[in-house]
Amino acid sequence: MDANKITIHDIARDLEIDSSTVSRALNNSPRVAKKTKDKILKRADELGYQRNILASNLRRNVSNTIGVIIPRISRHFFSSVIQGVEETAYLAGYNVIICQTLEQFEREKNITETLFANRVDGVLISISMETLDYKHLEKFKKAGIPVVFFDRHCNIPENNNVLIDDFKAGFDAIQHLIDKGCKKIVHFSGPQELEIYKNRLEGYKKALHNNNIPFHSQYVLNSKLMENDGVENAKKLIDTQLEFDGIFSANDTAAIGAMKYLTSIGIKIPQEIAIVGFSNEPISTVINPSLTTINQPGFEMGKIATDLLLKHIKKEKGLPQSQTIIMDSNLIERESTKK
Amino acid sequence: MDANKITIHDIARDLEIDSSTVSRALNNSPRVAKKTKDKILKRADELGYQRNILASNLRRNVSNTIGVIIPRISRHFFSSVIQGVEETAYLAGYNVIICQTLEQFEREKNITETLFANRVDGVLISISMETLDYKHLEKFKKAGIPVVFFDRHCNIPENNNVLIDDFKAGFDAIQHLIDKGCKKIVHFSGPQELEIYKNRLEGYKKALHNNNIPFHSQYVLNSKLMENDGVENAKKLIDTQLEFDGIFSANDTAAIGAMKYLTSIGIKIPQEIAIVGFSNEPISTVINPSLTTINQPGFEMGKIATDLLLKHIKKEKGLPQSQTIIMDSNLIERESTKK
DNA sequence: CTGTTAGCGCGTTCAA
DNA sequence: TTGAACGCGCTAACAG
Repeated sequence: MDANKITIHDIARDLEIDSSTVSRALNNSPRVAKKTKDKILKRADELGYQRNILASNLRRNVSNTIGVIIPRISRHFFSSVIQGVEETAYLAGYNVIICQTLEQFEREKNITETLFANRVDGVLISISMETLDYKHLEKFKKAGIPVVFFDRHCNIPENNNVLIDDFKAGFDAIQHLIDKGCKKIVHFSGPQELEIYKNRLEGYKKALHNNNIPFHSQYVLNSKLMENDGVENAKKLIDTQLEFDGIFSANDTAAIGAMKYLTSIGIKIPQEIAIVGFSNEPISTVINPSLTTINQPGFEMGKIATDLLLKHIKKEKGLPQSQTIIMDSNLIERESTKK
Repeated sequence: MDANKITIHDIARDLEIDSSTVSRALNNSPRVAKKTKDKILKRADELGYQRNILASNLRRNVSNTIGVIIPRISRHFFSSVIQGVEETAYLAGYNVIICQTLEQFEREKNITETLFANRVDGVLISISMETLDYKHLEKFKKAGIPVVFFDRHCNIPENNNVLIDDFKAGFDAIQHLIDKGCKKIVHFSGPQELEIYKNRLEGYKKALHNNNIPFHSQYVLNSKLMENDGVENAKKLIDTQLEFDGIFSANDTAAIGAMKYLTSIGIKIPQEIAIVGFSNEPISTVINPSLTTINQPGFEMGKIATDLLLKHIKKEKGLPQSQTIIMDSNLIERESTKK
C-alpha cells in the first residue's frame, strides 16, 4: 500500500503543467488538447502511474462497489450466481462485497448496515429464510441506492426482481412425473414464507388438478432446506408408511439428504424424482440415474441481475422504475431415464 | 450514496468544538476527556452519523480490503474457503474482493493488476493450474503487501503458506485402501506442475513401497481436474483393460466424472475408492457407499489463512517473516463401508 | 486534554 | 484549452 507514490501532481510537475490538466487527460476529457493529452498519457505510462481509486471514489462520492447478500455461498446455486455477478461487475470496473446471512434475519440486518456504511453503489439480494419484514432495506431506497432481488424475492410491489417462473417450474416437474406414470407424488417443499416455495407448491397443485389427481396435504412435507431436513422428511415418509411413486423436491439440498437416508436404510428410491431449483450439477447424474432436474441457471441469473443493477446505478435513460425479469428454467431429463 | 450528509464537522459545529476532537472521540482515542467523548458519541448517535470509510481509508492510506484469488468459486472447496475468509475478515472489519482465475494464467496476471490498483492491504491466493512463474506476485512483496498462499502454493522459499500435508494425505489414503485389501490401486492425479498433486503422488508411491507393492506408471492417470477429465480417464481405464481393485483420486471433481461414466456404462465401480482433497460433502455418501474421503477443511483453512494475513497486515510483533502452517486433513470412512 | 493547521489524491468549479 | 484554487471527509502533527 505504500508503493506507487506517483500522483497526478508528480506527472504534472514533470511536464510543467497543472495537475488539473493531467486529471482531465487521464479522464479522457474533451476539454484538453489532443497533443497535451497524448503527452500526458505517454508520460503517465512511463512513470507507471496508477490512479488512486480510493481518492477518486471519495471525490466523486461513489464506492464503485456493489453488495451481494446471499444465504450461504457454499450452496452451489449461490456460488454460481456469484460467479456471474463477479464477472459482470469486473468487466464494468466494479468491486463486489459478498455477505452471507446464513439464513439469519439478525445477520441480514447487520449486513445491510455494513454495506450501507461501506457506501455501496447498489445491492443484490436473495433474502434469508427468516426474513419477513423489509424495513432494513428501506434505507437503501431512501438513499437512492438501487436494490435488485434475485431468486428469493419478497412479495412487494415496486421491486426489481430476477427470477425463474417458480409456478411453471413446479407445474412442469409434476406434469413430467405424471407423464411418466406417477400418481402419488410426494412434495418436499420449503419455507412457505418464501414466495418461491409457495409458487412451486402452487404449480404442484395445479398440475395435479389438471390431471384430475386429488391433492392430499399429507403428501407435502415442508423443510428448512438443510440436508438434515431432507433426512427427517424421508424418515417421516417411512414412518407414516405413506404410499408414493414419485418425489418432487423444491430444493436440492434437502433432496440429497432424503436420498442419502433412503439409500442408507436400503430402501429403493421411488422410480421418479424431480427437483426444482436444482443447481448442483456435479451430483445429479451420479446419485440417481432416474432423476429429472429443473435447473436454475445461477450463473446467468447473476449476470442478468448485475446488469440490471448496474443500469440502475448508472441511471440509464428509459429504464423502468421497477421490473421483474423471468428467466427460463430448463427441465433436464437424464440419459438413463429417457424413454 | 447521497444520504447521510452528516460529517464530523456537522457534529463539531453542533457541539461548538473542533472536528479533530470529534474524530478522536469517534476513534476512541485516549486523548479526549471521558465527558466530552460521551457527549460526542451521544450526539453522533442522535444525528445518525456514519463515518465515511472511503475518506478515512484515503487519509490513513489503507483500503481495508483483502484480495482473494482462487481458480473458481463454484468448486465446493473454494467456496468453503471463501466462507471462512469472509467470516474472519468481516469480524476484523475488512472487506474482501474475490477474483477467479478460471485456471488461466493470463487472468491471474490481470487480477493481480486489479487488486494492486484497488490498493488491497493483503492477498490470499491459490494459484491457477497454468501458473508456472510468479513474477506477477512480486510487486506485492515490493510494495510491502503481504501474500498468503493456501492449498495450491508455489514452491518458493520465504512464502507464507496454509496447507494440508498432501504427502501424508496421499500416503494415508493408500495405506487405508491397502488395509482393506486393495493391491492394484489406480491413481487419478492432477497437474504435476502443482506441488500438491506432486506430493499426493509421492505419498501414493511411498505407501506402495512400504507395503512391497511395485509401482507401475500406467496406474497413474493425470488430468486437468475437470469432470470431463475424469470421464476420459475412466474410459482409458476401460479401454486399456487395466486390472484394478481400488481408485485413489487426488481430486474430487474428476473422481465424480469417472464414477458417472463407470456407472453409466454399467460397470461396477471397484470396491474401494479414496479421494484426497475432497470437499463436496453433500455428494459423498450418496454417490458411493464404499467411499473414503480425506477431507480438506476449506472453511477452517480460509479462517486460518485470513488470520495469518491480517497479522501480517497489522505487522504484528514477533511474527516470522514467513511460515508454513500445516493443517490436519481428516480421513473419513463412510458408515456403510466400515468393517 | 483540545484546537490549529495541513494534507491524503483526486475532480471540479471559476477565470483567464 | 489551460491554470488556480478549493474541497470530498477524515486523520495526524504540532502546539498550547
